[in-house]
Parts: sequence; structure tokens; C-alpha cells
Amino acid sequence: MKTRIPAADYYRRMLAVQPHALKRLDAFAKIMACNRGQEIPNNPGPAGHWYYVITGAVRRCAVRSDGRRQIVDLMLPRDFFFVSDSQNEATIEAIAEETVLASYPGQRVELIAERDASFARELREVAFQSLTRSQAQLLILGRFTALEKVGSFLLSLDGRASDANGQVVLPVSRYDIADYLAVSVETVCRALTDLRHRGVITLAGKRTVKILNRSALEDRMSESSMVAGV
Amino acid sequence: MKTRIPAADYYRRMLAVQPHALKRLDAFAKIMACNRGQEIPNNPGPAGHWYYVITGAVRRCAVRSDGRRQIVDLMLPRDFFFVSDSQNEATIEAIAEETVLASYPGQRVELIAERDASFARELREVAFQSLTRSQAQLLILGRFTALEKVGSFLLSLDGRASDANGQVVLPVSRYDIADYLAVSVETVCRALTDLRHRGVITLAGKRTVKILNRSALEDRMSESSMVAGV
DNA sequence: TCGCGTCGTTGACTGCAATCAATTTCCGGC
DNA sequence: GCCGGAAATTGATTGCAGTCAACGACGCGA
Repeated sequence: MKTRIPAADYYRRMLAVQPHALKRLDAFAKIMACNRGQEIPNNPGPAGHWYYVITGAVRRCAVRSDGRRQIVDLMLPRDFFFVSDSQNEATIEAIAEETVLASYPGQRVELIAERDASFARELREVAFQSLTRSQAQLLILGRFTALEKVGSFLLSLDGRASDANGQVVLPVSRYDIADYLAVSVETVCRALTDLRHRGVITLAGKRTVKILNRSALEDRMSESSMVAGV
Repeated sequence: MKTRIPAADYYRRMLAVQPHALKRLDAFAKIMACNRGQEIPNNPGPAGHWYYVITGAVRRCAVRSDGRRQIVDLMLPRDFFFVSDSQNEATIEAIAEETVLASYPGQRVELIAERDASFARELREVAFQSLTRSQAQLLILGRFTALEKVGSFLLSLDGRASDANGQVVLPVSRYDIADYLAVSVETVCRALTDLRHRGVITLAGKRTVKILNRSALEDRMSESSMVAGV
């Protein structure tokens, strides 16, 4: 819990929010540094809060009374997300050390949107992208086998968060992967081991995956046939 | 295929789009009558198309190469939805006879949003509601048992589409329910039979469900314990 | 340095739901 | 009415992934 996090100004320089018109937000950013497991409160004003992930990772998590969790959204650097109290009992938590967010009061955002139509349009696009991602995840949860789930997760990370060498650094624990894909931790492990034995990936440390045979991975996602031989 | 559908003007009178500012859309509504199974093309202009369901039901459906389907969104009367070509290979189809939609060209909608901030805000709210529903569905697909899935489906229909007597008229076939909940048709049947035997529901015809013991149903959704006795 | 706790991995067994198969019910057309 | 096909239901069996259990790896603090 003693990870030292650099000053807010350091991160403010990293803002450079992606879509053009949304850059107007930069001026109002309030930088938040969160430790692992820290909850982002949804205590906000009536208009909710917008957030932008600078570093780390954040989960939106639904918990059942028996303790079973489902991560319904996983936010990585350069993602926007919106939190309102109307959002049913989902909790929002930082899940990586050194998670840094920019936050924007919802009322302020509404005010800008009211005056700037292209800003409003980009907000709308953010919402639709979230919706599309969420619906893609519905297909994965509903109709993918455990192996396919893990494979598609690696591919999506490769698109969102791969380093220079084509290695994917898993931003989250096995437990979080399991809760995101709606399988057990053990199943995530077994799937990774399986892919490793087939020569599709290698593990460089627990948290770093190198994809050796991308097309094999992609094929498994579009087909659902699981040919034994690699 | 010969269901006779009344003239467009008949349905135009039923429009009365719910949110206040969105009523501006009524003037541009183009009424579409669809037969069962008919695909709503996503051929649209660059800005996509908005739709509003007047009667019937519509599904947004992702299909895998092996034929396994997942309904990622189910639209019922008084629902808005948006279709763009960027939306990955999802197909959109009417699934009830006499499905009637109002459609609005995306460019026209954008134009109104550009000039009318409260209209734009309501569009945004529609998008967030869709997102929230989709994320709730992620929890259901990921962490609910088959029985719980069917139970929560009945409850949500009861909220969205129940008639005067508290009876729920299923707007879709068992196959669609199965594809929506990511279970097999047989499992849907067994779950309904099970609930019937427990005295939680009765079936008045294949498509009409009466909920006898709502609290039993709700308890099963929040807990995940499945006590044998009713 | 040694514990201690969390994370990660592997194995053995179990259970829920998928699949395969057979029948019945419903509904529209002739 | 009768017939044909789709929808719905029930039963028997199989298989994938969950659960339970044990152990190894790693990091952190005393």
C-alpha cells in the first residue's frame, strides 16, 4: 500500500485525451491516484462523473450475495467511462497499483456538451463504443468455450495494450481475468497452460504473454472447432 | 408471410415517443412493417439509422461460423436502438409477426442533436440505458444458473411487457429465449417446467405466463441458493 | 532470514447443462 | 377436415468446466 505515486502534475502532462473535441476536458481534469483495490466512489452529483484512465486498470464489478463476482467492464489506459448513481449496485475499483485517473464532474461535462455540438457527438460515440464492446462480450460469455474466452481476451489485449515486442502484459490478476470471462481461476490457468503446450503462446513471467501463433488464436475465435493438433 | 399489416398511418398515430425532447423525431418517422425473420438492413448512410419499436420485437444477433447464435440485444415496444455499419457483423431481425418500426436517418438525427442540446442529452441517456441493460445481461450470462436466467427473463418481461392481469406474454419463441440467455432450447423448457411444478408460475398457452409467486422468483435472483422446497 | 499471505498451478472428482433422440402440440394451408 | 412443418416438451447420455484439495512461487514485513 506504500507504492509511491508521482505528483498529479506529472500525469497531467500525459492527458492528451484522444478524440479531438474531448480535449476540452483536459482543462477540468482532476487527477486521482488510486491504489490497488481502492474503490472509486459513486457518490457524485446528480449528473454523475466521467473518468479517463491514464495508467493502470479499473473494473466495474457486479457482486451477488453469495460472493460470485462478474466484471462487467474493464477499463484500460485511454478509456473513458461514466459513473452515475443510477447505475445499479455495480462497484468500481482500481485493480492495478499506480492506477491514475482523470475525473470530470458530470455537470461540467453536460455544460460543455450543451454548448459544443461536436463535443456532444464525441461523447455519444464513446457511449456507443462502450455499448458495442459490451455486446461483443455478451457473445463471448454466452457462446465461447473457456479456451476461446481466454484466447479472445489475449487478442483483445494485444490490440489494446501490447508493448513494442508484440508481448502482451496482462494488466490484471488471474482472478480478475476469471471474473471478467465468467470462468473459474483454475480454468484460466488451464487454458493458458493448454495454449502454451500447443505452442500458441509463451509466458515470460506470470504477467507477460507472447503470442507466437496469432492466426491459430484467431481461427479458434471465428470457428468454434477445436482441432487437436496445433 | 401473408399477415396483413395495417397502413403506416395507423401506426404513426401510435408513435408518441416517450422522452420529451425525442418527440421531435416523430415528424421524420418512416414507418416500416416487417414480417417475422425479416432482416433490418444496415446499409445505411455514414451516420447509421435510429429505430423505435412500435409493436412486435427485434433482435440484434451475433452468429458464429458454426451456427451458434447469441442475441445480444432484444428490443421491445417503446425501445430505441441505433444501427451503424461499424457495428461488427451483427444482424438485426424482426422476430414477431407484425413488427412495426419507426426509422430515422442518422444524419437527420445528428442534425437535430447539433441544434438542440436537450435532444442530444436524451440521445445520450438512451445510449447509457442500453449500456446499463447490456452490462446487467453480462452478469446474467456469466453468473446465473439456467433456472435463474429464465426466472430473471420472466421478471424483466413482467416489467417491460405485462398485460393487465399480471400475465406475461412472451413476445418470442423458446429458441429466441434460449439464444438470448445463452442456453439450449431444451434447458429453457425444463426451467419453465420446473418453475411450473414448484408453483411459481402457470402457463396459459405456450406463450402466456402468469407469475404466481413473484417473491420466490425474485429471491432466486438475488440469492443464488436453490432451495428444493418452494 | 524466516514466516506468512496472496497468487498461480495442477490433479481428482462432481454436477450442470449440452447434445442426441423421440414424441407431442400447435398452427397455417390445402 | 386433414396434413405437413415448426415449435415445444421430455428422456437418456455425455462432456466441459466448477469445486475441492494440495502444492509451488513470489513478495513483503517482522
